[in-house]
Amino acid sequence: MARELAKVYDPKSVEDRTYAFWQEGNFFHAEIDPQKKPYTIVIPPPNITGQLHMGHALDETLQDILIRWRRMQGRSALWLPGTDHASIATEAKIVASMKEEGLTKEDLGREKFLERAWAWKEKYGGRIVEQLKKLGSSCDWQRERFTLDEGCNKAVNEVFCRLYEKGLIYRGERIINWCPHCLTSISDAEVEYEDQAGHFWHIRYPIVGMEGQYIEIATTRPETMLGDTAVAVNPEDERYTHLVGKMLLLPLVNKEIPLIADPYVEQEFGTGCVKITPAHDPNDYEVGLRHDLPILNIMNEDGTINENGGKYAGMDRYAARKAIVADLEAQGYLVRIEDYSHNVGCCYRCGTTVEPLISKQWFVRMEPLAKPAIQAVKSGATKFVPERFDKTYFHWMENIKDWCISRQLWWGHRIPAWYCRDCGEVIVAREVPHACPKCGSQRLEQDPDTLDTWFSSALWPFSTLGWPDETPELKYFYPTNTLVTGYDIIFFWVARMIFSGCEQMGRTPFDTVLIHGLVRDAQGRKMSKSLGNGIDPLEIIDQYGADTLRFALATGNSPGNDMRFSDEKVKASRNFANKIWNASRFLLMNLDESITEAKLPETLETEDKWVVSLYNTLVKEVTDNLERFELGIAVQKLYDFIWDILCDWYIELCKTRLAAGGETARAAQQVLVYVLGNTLKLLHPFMPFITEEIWQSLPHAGEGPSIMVAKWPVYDEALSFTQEEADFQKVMDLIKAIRNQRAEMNIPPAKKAKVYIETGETAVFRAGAPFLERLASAQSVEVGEKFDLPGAVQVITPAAKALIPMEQLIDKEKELARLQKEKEKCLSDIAFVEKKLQNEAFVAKAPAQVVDAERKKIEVSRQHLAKLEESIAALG
RNA sequence: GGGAGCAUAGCUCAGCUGGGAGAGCAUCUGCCUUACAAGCAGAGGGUCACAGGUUCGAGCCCUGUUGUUCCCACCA
Repeated sequence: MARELAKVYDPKSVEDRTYAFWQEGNFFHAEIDPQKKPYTIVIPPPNITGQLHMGHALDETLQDILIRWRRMQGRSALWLPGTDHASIATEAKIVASMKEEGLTKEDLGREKFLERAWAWKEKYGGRIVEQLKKLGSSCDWQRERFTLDEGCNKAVNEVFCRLYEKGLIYRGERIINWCPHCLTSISDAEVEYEDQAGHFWHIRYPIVGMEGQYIEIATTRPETMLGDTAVAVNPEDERYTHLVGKMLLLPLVNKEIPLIADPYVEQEFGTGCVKITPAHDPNDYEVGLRHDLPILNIMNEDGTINENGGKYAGMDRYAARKAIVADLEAQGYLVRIEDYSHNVGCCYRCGTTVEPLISKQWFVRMEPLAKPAIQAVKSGATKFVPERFDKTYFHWMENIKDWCISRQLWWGHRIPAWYCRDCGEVIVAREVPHACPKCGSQRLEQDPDTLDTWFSSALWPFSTLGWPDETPELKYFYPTNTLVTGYDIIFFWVARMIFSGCEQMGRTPFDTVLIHGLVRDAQGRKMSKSLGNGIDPLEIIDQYGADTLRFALATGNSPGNDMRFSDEKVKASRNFANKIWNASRFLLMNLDESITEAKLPETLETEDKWVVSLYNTLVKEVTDNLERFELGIAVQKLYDFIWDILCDWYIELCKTRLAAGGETARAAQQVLVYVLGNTLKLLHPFMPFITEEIWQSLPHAGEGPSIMVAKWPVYDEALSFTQEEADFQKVMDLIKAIRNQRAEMNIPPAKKAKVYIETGETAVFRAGAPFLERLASAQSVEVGEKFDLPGAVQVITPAAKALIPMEQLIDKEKELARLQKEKEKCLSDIAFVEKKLQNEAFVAKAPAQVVDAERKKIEVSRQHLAKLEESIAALG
């Protein structure tokens, strides 16, 4: 039964114990229960390389709030956890760790490398999972998955084969984005554009057979001229039409290339002449196809110039650029250099400038897949919250290009394709083939590449439930309900899950996508390692507790918007936790042991009706806002109710009754148990640990073993008392009466002291008489000296030097000016409302209550005015 | 070039379907009072970016302007 709470809430002693209690109770596990409605969230799987950062903390907090709430509502609420193998990121980490030993991937070989990778995963992959638990995440750990586990691999192979069989996956030579650092192709979505200051080099290409005549081109990447196979002008451009068809001499290379006409060239831009390098620019590639130009690759995979680059072969692309510019200048081909700022594509993983390259890769044909995925959102089967993100989604989906899915990496799902060494046949199969179906050869070789890590993430909502097998889980929990994620991965992940779900399952994978923003620092900057402004959520948990962190993240959070995270916010949250703790302590200190359940007394006093009514409204507000995914508003309502209504007013009112004893005291206790207990339930999804800890100490007979599985309160019409029954004004008068009593107790005024600090700032210590007497008698304060104050200890900082009394601080004139100003405001208010009431249209058309309210306001203002005038007279 | 967000108190932000603006922090005043000084009681502080429009009434709806942030596309 009820036990006393510790004097101070100590999250450290509570959290781990409580989490263990929940796990032992198996409360996180979602059963397949036909009697219950399922509610499913799949976690955005964090990378195994990752450490929990604020972005995760926000994401997980929002999901846990939703899942805990739905669970309490009686749904079979599954939050399915897991991690992502993160092919590029993980492979890069392992390569880096090998580098320290002087090893390369090739030294080790594929098999040994993968052994290492798995060992690494075993060692570090669980780290982030443990960190998730620290947050209080109520994931169903029995169903934890990994994107590279056996089941997911089966799903990946199945999808690959199905898409291939439908002609939606093909292999071909295309221009793709190549990262010379990661040494792999990457998809369009993985390229980030960045404005960089660069140059525009104007170069002359001599016209063959026209001595002394040139075509002037301009380029930002002069080294690519080694791969030029034409120069293009616009067919309408009268400056050049007569020259189209002539041959030009490519400087340095001394090769003849044609001058062609193509509408892609814009006359107004640059010189109106474009060098065409089909192997190293996507647009040039298109031009090359139209004009049947040769494709000359001049670059190696590591970004150095290859053998086609003549004397520049072997040089890094930037070294070659320098050398080429120098040579052009020396030979008189360089006309001028312009400063030019342009967008450069960079690898989203390592930031290296990507090179467009011609390469043979696997692609997913997107257009047929995009159509149903667009329809899924158009029809409302999947809704974005907030809605505006569907525009972003449509725009991307409607302009989507084929998805390059092969990666030249080892860590990942290996492409289930084999090549026959004898006849060249391509075999795509679910199982390892033994012989070539065409020629019977057994000399088969599997494609060395792996799949884009997002290929497996795209299947996450159903691969984790057992697909392609028809498991009971899949039947019961799919489609999932809510996906919670940041707007930064709508393209990478959300869009791909939607089209994968539509294609493979015939149903969109979730009905709602709740989008949240980024967590920024107090100045609004992105948290990043390089800036060093990241706040570690684990440190916050360690210092203040997970509830504080969760509350800070939920408060003020609105869907789709970025939020700032600051120390002040954390402190405000911590104070709130403390407030709840102390209110509960107060109740327990005054609680009759015979009260064992949270039940309202038979008869309610006016103030009881008042607080119960407001509590009842709170139930509705919190529930409604959760349903609308306005978690920030829901939590704000809870904060306001607990602090302002329950603590500041209702508990204050109870003090008199509790002192009086008897029936009225007992009734107050029952109301407090009922309202506090149920409010804790409403708060539980947001602050799970402290609510559990307190709830366990409160009477809660018949409500189950944990607040986690207690019933979510519902709005009760019977608790909605009328204005008269729960007279607000009367309650306020009661509070005032209590305060007036205190004023008559004649407490002596406290003294004030001002402490000067060396920096020139001043700090005023405000406290009751005992502390200040102590200070006043001291000539100076010892550095580090501690002053014991009831309930707290204050330390004089090293900077504090001397004290002066502050009696003379009250400024009569200042006060008078303030009163005058207030009086003026009051007068203008009265004038304003009077004018309004003279407006016939207003009186006639506005609702009667509004007009009445205006009349009352005038009365109140007049009373206030009278008081002000009194005060002014007294001072002056 | 296309799209979206934001602009409200000194700071950070709420403000749901239009009824004369709220919170936290900061500032000022008083205070150890049956939980909580990590607190209590109060106070000051806002032409709700600007200009029009709709309406009896606009922070909210419409049009335009300015500033700012982000996303997408990309002209070599």
